Amino acid sequence: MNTLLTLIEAIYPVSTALKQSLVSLLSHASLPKGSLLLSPDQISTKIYFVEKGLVRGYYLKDGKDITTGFMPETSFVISPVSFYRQQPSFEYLETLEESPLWSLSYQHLSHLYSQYPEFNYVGRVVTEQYYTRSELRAHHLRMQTADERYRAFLSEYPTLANRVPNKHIASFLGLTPETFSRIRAKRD
Amino acid sequence: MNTLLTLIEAIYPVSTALKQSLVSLLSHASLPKGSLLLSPDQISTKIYFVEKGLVRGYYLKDGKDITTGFMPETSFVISPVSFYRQQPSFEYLETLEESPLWSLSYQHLSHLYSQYPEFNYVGRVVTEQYYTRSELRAHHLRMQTADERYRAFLSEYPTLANRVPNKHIASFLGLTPETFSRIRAKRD
DNA sequence: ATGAAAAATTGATATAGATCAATTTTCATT
DNA sequence: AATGAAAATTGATCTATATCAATTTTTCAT
Repeated sequence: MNTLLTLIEAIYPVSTALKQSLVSLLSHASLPKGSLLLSPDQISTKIYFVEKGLVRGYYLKDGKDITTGFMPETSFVISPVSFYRQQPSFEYLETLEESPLWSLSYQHLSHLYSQYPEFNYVGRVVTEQYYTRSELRAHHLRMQTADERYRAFLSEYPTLANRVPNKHIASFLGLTPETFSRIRAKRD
Repeated sequence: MNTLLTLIEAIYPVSTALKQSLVSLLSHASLPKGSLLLSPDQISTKIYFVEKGLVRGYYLKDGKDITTGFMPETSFVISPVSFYRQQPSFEYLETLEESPLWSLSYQHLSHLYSQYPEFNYVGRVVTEQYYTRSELRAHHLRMQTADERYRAFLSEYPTLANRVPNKHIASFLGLTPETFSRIRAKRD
């Protein structure tokens, strides 16, 4: 909770009333490894903040599991298309580790945005940050070779390589496990 | 100008003071076809609103021109990574048609966000919309075949196929002009 | 500690789309 | 309208990565 409030205050010094309101609307739960936060065809109704642990987004394509992203501690977690448009999701969100999470419903978040205009300052900045990362990643997927993407992954997420099965990293980088294995064999 | 204000008011009924301030800070210019709004290594300092016309984003990779996006009339235009992080751009922004544009500097926009907290409501919602589109597009690039992406492009941008050289559509869909030509030959 | 299941590796082959090269078509400018 | 340049098409290869299959290694629950 404190990390979350600190993160918010670092963006904009919000009022005490807003903080109290936010705290009263937040729920906390520690989910065991392998819990599903969202499944395809469901409408995403909650935004999460990962206090500790790790969440993965993925979808199934012809039965194959393709990772769309990793959200480690101190990240926000949503499935953007489903959450922002309130439409059925195409992806899963699951915990890869036991994860203490804070959650806030779409309705409560909307309420805070309407009630406290300054909260939109925070929401805008956070959205800009996640949007920017998403764009950068899309650019790298197009611009870089498989090997460069792997190096970039290692430097962006230094701790993840040991926490996550290689097959998830492979699909995140747009590769099959076989190709990923061969790339790593060339350099380690 | 009116389309822009209408678009804003449809998201949030902003104060007259904010509207006046915004109008006084906006610049208008009609740029001829082929004008560059941004080039690599420049820091993007302006957000644009396309009143009429068409803007294209692209970057060069090994001398090849890869289209990152099309921004037709009533779109906002930025290069997200460069604008939000105020760091050198990796891409170009150019007009593909004679385009009357409204522009607002990064400083002026920041000022409006600080001065008028409710303006962040608008900024947040617009950012969410563009983020969502970007995510959806990245998903389609991974999930769909070349042919499906082409069909999706045609239905998302019904007018663009006739306004834009095929080679730009090809690179936007992640294809070479040759492959794009062959895909089209199979169905037209 | 042990065995079963999952993950990773390694090798052989297949393939979508890229690349290279040569025309043909379209377009813009005088 | 003419003409030179850019764009699009078409054909012949090439290649990075996928796919398929078999084996080894790791992980995890009992």
